[in-house]
Amino acid sequence: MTKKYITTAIPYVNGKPHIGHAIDYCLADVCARYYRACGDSVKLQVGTDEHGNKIAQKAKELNVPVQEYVDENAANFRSFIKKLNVSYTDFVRTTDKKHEQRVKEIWQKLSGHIYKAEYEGWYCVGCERYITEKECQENGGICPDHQKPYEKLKEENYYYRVADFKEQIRDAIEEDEILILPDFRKKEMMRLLEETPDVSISRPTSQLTWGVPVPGDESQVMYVWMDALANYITVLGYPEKDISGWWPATAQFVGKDILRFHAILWPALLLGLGLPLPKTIVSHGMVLADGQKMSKSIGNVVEPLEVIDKYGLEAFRYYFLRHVDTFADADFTWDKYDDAYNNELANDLGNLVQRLATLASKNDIRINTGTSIAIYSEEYDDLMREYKFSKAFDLVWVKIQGLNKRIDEEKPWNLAKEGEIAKLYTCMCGLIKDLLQANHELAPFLPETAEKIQNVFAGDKIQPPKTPLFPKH
RNA sequence: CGUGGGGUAGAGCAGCCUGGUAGCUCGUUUGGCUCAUAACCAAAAGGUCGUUGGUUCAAAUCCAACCCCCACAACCA
Repeated sequence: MTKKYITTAIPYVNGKPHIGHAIDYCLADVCARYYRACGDSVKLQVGTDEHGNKIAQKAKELNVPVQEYVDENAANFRSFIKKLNVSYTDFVRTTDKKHEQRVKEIWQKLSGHIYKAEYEGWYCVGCERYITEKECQENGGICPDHQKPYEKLKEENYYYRVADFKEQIRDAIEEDEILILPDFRKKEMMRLLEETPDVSISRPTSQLTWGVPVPGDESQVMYVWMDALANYITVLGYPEKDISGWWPATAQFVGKDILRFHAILWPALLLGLGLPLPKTIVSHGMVLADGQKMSKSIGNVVEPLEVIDKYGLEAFRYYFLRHVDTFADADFTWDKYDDAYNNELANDLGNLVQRLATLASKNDIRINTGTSIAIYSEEYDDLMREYKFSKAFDLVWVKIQGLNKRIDEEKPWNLAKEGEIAKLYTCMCGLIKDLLQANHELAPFLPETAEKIQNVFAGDKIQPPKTPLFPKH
């Protein structure tokens, strides 16, 4: 039995869960379920990122204490994750006292690579943030949101000297010691590594207070990445516990927009701590709404809960795990979602279960379920281990569609009419066993459906489900 | 000259690395079947593979230039 540690990106809880979070969770969950089915012991981390100005501001607007605000949002995310049927084992919050304590210790361990420096740049009082030189020029030195001129401000920050580890990280990525998927993202990271500016990891308390204080300097608070990235190991109990049983992570799932922090800064932090590097970082794409990026200003945001409500969770997982390519961006439209549900879940799979179960029931066919052990096809295993989940899912579907074709070719109803009992039995058992085989491969993606199918055919007497698996709408 | 991805039938995509009669799913049309959720199976129609030029007996596939779309560019997956 091998141990596998799988992680998800922890969302910033200043808003509602969206489709992107769901993708991250679902991919990690498929991975976890797959490895568990292979007999591995799996830890799956999820969590929430709860510090920072935006959250503090939001709480202020709502006139509630910050802690109360983040408690509520963290709970919100937790119930979302549960709704997605994500088989997580650990939930970490960056406001956990233990996490905060551990991050401080981590900071101290890294002190040899941390230095203090002055930052100078254009600052907008209204936005309460620094903007780039380029943005300043484009706006003619005046903030378009606040109609105020930018001010030149200076502040002191702590920086992490990423450059100390540049060579090591480059080699690790190059040699796939950290396997970055997909390959074109690896290339992108290699390019990006050529310029590795040191990363600002703190803010003065004059600007930010809702965060973990920097040990030994009350005037500074840790900035997002140090705090957030550390969650992957603080949740395991680092530094006071020996985490070598679980760390390095088998796979870390992240959105492509935060890949750079996971592929460069995060390894730099780990190397600074003398910890091994994660084995794989899987960067998934974004979900577009009708070809456009979802955004609040365009108003085309698709609410995941709304999608789940339409046909249930299994349909949601189906669409986003199969029709959204694991690595590339993909599109969501309600029309496509309806088509996928009706043509594929209802017609292909639901109907297949219905017709096979009815045939078995009418002819009193039973099957010895002991013969249906979860053995994955080599092709499926390969795809799953390369994290090509949507491709693996396609493969499962080819099997399901193939079964519909075989039923038509073998015509078991004719065998029944002609009284060919032995042939009928062989035929039906073959079909059912192959369905259960495909069902095992389906299980990491659609766990509830797979269980239902197993129950339909595994009982003493095979009966079609009282209500179809995926009723048509 | 920021970085990366993409432009192939009405739609969504595969093929490109390792050149050799252009493939899949949905949709459309027609036929078949009846175990099944009017589901299933089969067949047909539909493409000058972004543009131009080059290499080659042969290019969607290799090379060059150009056009167009998208994402990322120190915190909104």
